[in-house]
Amino acid sequence: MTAAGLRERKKQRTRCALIDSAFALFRRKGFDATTIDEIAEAVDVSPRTFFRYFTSKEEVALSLVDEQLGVLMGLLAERPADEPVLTALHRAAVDVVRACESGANGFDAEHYESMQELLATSPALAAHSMEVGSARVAELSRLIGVRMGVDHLTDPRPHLVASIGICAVQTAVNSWRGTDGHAKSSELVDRAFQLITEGINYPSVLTP
Amino acid sequence: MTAAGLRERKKQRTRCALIDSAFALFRRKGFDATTIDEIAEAVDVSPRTFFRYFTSKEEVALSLVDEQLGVLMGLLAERPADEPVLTALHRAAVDVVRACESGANGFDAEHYESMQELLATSPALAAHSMEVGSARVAELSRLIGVRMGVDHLTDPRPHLVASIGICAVQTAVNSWRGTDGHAKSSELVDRAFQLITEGINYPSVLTP
DNA sequence: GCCAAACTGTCATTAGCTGACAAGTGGCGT
DNA sequence: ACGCCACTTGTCAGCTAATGACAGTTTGGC
Repeated sequence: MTAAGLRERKKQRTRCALIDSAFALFRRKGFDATTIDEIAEAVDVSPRTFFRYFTSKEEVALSLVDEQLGVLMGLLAERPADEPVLTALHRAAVDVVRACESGANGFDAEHYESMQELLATSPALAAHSMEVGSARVAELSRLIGVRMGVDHLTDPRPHLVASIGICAVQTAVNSWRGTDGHAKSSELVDRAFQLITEGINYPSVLTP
Repeated sequence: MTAAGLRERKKQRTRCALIDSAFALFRRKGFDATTIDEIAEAVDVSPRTFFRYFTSKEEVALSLVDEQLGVLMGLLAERPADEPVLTALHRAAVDVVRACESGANGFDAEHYESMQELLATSPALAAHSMEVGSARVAELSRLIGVRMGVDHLTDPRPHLVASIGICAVQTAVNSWRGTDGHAKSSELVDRAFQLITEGINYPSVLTP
């Protein structure tokens, strides 16, 4: 792609290096036990520089989540307009997770796996992932609002659909934890969405 | 109720005092701008003591959320067993919020109002409220699993229902922010649950 | 080659948080 | 009343996260 500028490339390299060494350390020692100093030292930059790339330790770990949500919204926008909202969201979400698993779309499968583990073990991190999520939910509900043909600021439904979608993913992550990590998360996400859709079409699935 | 022990009462008093002064300061200066030292000083205890009552600054602010979830589960358990799960959750949630608004059940209406504001203004705090939430969701889905007659560990549906319920509340909080604070939150919660239930019975509400 | 902009390192500082130890206070048996 | 034990608290010391200020270096454009 773009080669523009040595400076720019160098920046990208340090950024990637920081992410890489951060994930390596998180994986080895856990999130809390890893310090910024260690991450910085592994890349041979000052701790101060770390904060010029990421605003917090959480942000490195969750850079992937943010990326995922970005891609998700891109895929959602490309879905045929006549598709029901939930179906579109369903397909887009599954596609993103599949991309992560296979390492497509510039995703790193190893990082994704590490992140699954991190989110399962560190509740503090999971909390921050919600923060990243809610920052994007506004954007997501705008998109959904457009698709539903209603204003996402006055009508609560787009927000509801958006957060229900996120619920599905959360539930999938939760089930994943229950399987001790040996289950394809894309299938779990698929299943969670199926349950919601079925629940909506056949209330008996969720209401009894 | 219990008067048991001077020591115990003293502890309760400092705990309450800490919460009170924390909320007062948060309201006046905002969450981030308030320091632990200030909170402690206002109650005339050492900052170290603060951390013997709360593990973090967020925990004071969210002690109310935790309490709410506790009460919610109590109310849910008291609901007639033949009521559909979502309906039971719906009613219990609305009851809790109403109790907060009116100051019943030992809730403090002013604190509740302050918290609404805090959650709306500080995304960091909202994120941590998710952490408190997810810590309780496990408990909540166990309860729901019992009610649905399935095992909450192998069947993903209880977790799904629980998190959908929380989505409703979140959506309500979100709408509340849109009304500049002059709307009864219990009504918004009621409306959000209605939408979900209607969506389930009449899919066209949520799927188009 | 030179200048301005961008990037980085060093230093200092604040806040959140934790462990260790000593001192004070309440509970309770004698 | 007395004293012992357990619990609570304050002090101190220290670590990590995070931010601002300043100075030095590198890069890109001219």
